[in-house]
Amino acid sequence: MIPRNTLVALSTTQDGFMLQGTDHRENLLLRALCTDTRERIYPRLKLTEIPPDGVLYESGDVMEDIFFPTDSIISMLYVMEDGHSAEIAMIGNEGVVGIALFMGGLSTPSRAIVQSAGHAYRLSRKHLMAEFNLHGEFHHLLLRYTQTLITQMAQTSVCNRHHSIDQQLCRWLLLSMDRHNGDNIEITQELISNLLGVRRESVTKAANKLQDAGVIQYQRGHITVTDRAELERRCCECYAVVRKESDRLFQGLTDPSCSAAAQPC
Amino acid sequence: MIPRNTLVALSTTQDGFMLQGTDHRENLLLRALCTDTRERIYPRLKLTEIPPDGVLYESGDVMEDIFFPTDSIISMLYVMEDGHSAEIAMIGNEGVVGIALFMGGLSTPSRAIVQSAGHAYRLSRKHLMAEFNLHGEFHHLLLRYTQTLITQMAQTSVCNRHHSIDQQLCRWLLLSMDRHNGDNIEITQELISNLLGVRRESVTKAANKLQDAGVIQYQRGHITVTDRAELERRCCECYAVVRKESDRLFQGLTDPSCSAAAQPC
DNA sequence: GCCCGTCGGTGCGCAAGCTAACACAGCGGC
DNA sequence: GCCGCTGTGTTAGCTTGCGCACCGACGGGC
Repeated sequence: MIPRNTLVALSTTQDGFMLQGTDHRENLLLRALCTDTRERIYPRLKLTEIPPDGVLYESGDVMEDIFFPTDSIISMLYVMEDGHSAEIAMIGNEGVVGIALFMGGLSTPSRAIVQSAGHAYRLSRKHLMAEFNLHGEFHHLLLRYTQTLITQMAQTSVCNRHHSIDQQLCRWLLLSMDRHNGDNIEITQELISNLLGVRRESVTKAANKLQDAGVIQYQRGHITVTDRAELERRCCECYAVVRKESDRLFQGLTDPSCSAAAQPC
Repeated sequence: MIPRNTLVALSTTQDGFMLQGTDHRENLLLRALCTDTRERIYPRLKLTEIPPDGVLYESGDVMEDIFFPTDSIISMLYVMEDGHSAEIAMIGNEGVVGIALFMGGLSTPSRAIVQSAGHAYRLSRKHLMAEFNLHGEFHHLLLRYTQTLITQMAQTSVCNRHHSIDQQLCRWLLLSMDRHNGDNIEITQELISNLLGVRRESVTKAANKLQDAGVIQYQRGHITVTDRAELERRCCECYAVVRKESDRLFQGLTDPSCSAAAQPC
């Protein structure tokens, strides 16, 4: 059950400055841009701190900025009238939060919450649309990512329908690990239960099985994956489908130096 | 359980000809276009018969055409390795089948099957992209619709997680009715069960309840909704969320004569 | 060093939905 | 008018996951 929440004031730590080199400070979509696009966009990005338990967008909000996570992870969450909730999609440094902006709707019925604190590059609607409407590689890249996101959402739906909580937890951990560096995840079982849309006790039970099997270790909000291979083995096919689509996106981007572009640059 | 299926050869009945006036032969997205766009696109549309039990795209297929249903209804379906399945989205004359084409992925992991036979306008990838890349109202319209579709998918996911089969059947019937003319739906409980991803017997049970309550009547593949208001009352909130997003799209389109366009025409 | 809030563990009863097996009824074809 | 196929109805037993209630245990703040 999700309580009423507070919109967190996000603090912008640095303007127009892109940390380079350190992997956990990079967003893969931004990295895929080629030089001239990059030179236009980077000065407009604001590196923003994403605090724990924050909310980027509330359901129905007209969005003013789009976020490119670096070392943070955002969950799109739908909260029902009775307080029950379910995660729609998970977005880390492979993606972007706020697709409704360039898709033209400006808002969505879901909420964007912080699953894992960190940082994100923020781009205002104005600057986003200016670049998007050039219909170059940025445009192409965002649409292509959106399709990847659609696949993730569809697969989550299927998983909700057919798979056990044990399997879903494995899928969730794998998705989350892909978006983290290292094998450590800082999250409570309570939050996981809200994201999976199940009881907290069910998560406890599933997590216990994994711990007993030596797949993970956890302690008061810290999870360490110790046997990723086994995690994949216990998982349903849903993770692989999503992963494959995501890989397909980024493979397409790295082929020559700049094949992301609909039009070469 | 979904059997291996056959790709149906779709017969094109008429080329470059758009039936006008008769509502059930119209696609709402196409209708929303303004004159000059219309004049470019209409000659390239091929009115195609959509046969019962057909398959428009198989999972992973590279799509060659995009479909604008008129009086047909298409279901996007994910079929798991073990044969179980779940509907991802339902598309009628309010939408378009094959968004992966303009989103840049060219294929999806899901299958597009015929839920209700009828007709659709077909547009080849080449012609689609030619118009899409003009970045005018067609471009805007397709992206805006895609967001509506995303909402539907997200809500299906939530519904899968939290709502009873009784409620889901109501949601499904309402979505289907919105895409039909009149209150008659031609579909077997078997197919509904594949779409909802539940047992056929569960659909029988839920349908019986509705029939006993005087909400629907059905007989060997024919369903008639006799009390839509009651159907809405029994439904979960999911239908309303999806409907609202869809209405929001079309309200935005009908405001002046041509506000669909990102750039006026 | 205590307190209290947060986080995790456990047990019980219950309902929904699944597997499996089978019965029957409408309807078209011959 | 019979046959067989397709579509629907019914039953029995089982599993998963839910609601609820409560306990325990860690850990930071004072």
